[in-house]
Amino acid sequence: MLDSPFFRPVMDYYYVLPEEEKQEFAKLFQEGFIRKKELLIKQGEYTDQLFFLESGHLRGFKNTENQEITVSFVFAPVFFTDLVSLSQKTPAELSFQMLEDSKIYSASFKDVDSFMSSKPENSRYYIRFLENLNAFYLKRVISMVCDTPEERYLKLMKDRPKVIEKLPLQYIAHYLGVTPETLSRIRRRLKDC
Amino acid sequence: MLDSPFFRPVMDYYYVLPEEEKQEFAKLFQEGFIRKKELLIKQGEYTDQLFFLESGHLRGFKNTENQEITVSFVFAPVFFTDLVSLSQKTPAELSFQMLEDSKIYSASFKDVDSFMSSKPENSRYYIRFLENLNAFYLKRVISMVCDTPEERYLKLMKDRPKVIEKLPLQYIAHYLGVTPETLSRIRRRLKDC
DNA sequence: TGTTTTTCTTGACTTTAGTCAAGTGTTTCT
DNA sequence: AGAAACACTTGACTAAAGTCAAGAAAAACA
Repeated sequence: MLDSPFFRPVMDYYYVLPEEEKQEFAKLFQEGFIRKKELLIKQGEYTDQLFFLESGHLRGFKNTENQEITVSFVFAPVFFTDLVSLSQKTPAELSFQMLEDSKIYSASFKDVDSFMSSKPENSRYYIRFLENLNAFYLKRVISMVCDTPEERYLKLMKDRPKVIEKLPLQYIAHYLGVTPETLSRIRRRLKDC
Repeated sequence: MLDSPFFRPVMDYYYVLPEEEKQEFAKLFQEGFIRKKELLIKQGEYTDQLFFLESGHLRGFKNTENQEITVSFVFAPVFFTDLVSLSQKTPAELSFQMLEDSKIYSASFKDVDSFMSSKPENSRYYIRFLENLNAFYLKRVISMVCDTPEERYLKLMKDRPKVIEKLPLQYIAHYLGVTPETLSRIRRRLKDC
């Protein structure tokens, strides 16, 4: 993983570890590839891997009786796993599907956890990462409670323009908590103004 | 804080630290009291404290043009702060208001952070705490996207019965993303069946 | 305890979003 | 290039939730 042009920039995003630690961390990962439409994590199963998505993106969705509802998006380059099922030792609540052929590194989460616990600096890294994630989710909860669908759409455009550019409308609609038809009409209204 | 009958049970909930560490941690806190309706954290300001709420409960709400929208509830005994504003160094997005006269301990978050970084075991404690919080928020996001208001209400009754028992309907309604009138009707429908 | 204030319920009505279905446009794949 | 699959848009209609207002109920307070 040390060869990946994205490893260092992503790694340094939350907190800068000494070079030696970065290398030790990188050694936990194995290179791999995954094809579009494949599931990286399956709803109902258990995860024990941490992934580093180098290219491509994926969606997390929930299977209900009659349809798949997209709840989250993950864009490379980024570290990724189902933290909920890992930390709570419960089956995954969502499936995660690749939306492009992608290069992906994976590591045993157990090894990652040991690494993160082994030194205060490493822990600090993981703590920053978790705090960030937390902030992200809480903001989303607040937006779901306080904003209208149109306001949520505008915020998404502002905060994560890639989502709007690259992903199909139906996925974005569910992510925002509305039907595809409603999002189509929101877009129309915005264009007309 | 070592005298508090709740300190140890809450502390041990996520991960059991050695007695010595627990005591060291407890020493960071100072006892205090706060009255019903007072704000512990104010929207737009910065926080630098970690609280241990020994009794009572509070609500987090957002001020919009014409009303206050309740977004979260916190029940004693529990550790509490505005992690988002602390970790992102941004002004608080929500105000947190006491709903009862309460006993509350507070510590400088800087001290807490040093403590948590000082030993792998301490970090592990904080990490478990954050992972838990994450799971909680993610589940709420999924519920906001996938469930109907009635389903969200039933889940809340199951997962956090105290919220239903102790808090006014208007707060619960906003928490679930509906108006008080709508929640009142949901309750009626459920009673009639 | 009685008064005041706040919260909850209900009805009538409006607005918003969901559903269904048909038709158009776009990708994808061979 | 052409066929098939998929994704998006639009209209007509239905269902759900929001708004407003009035009155009942409950809680707070003096």
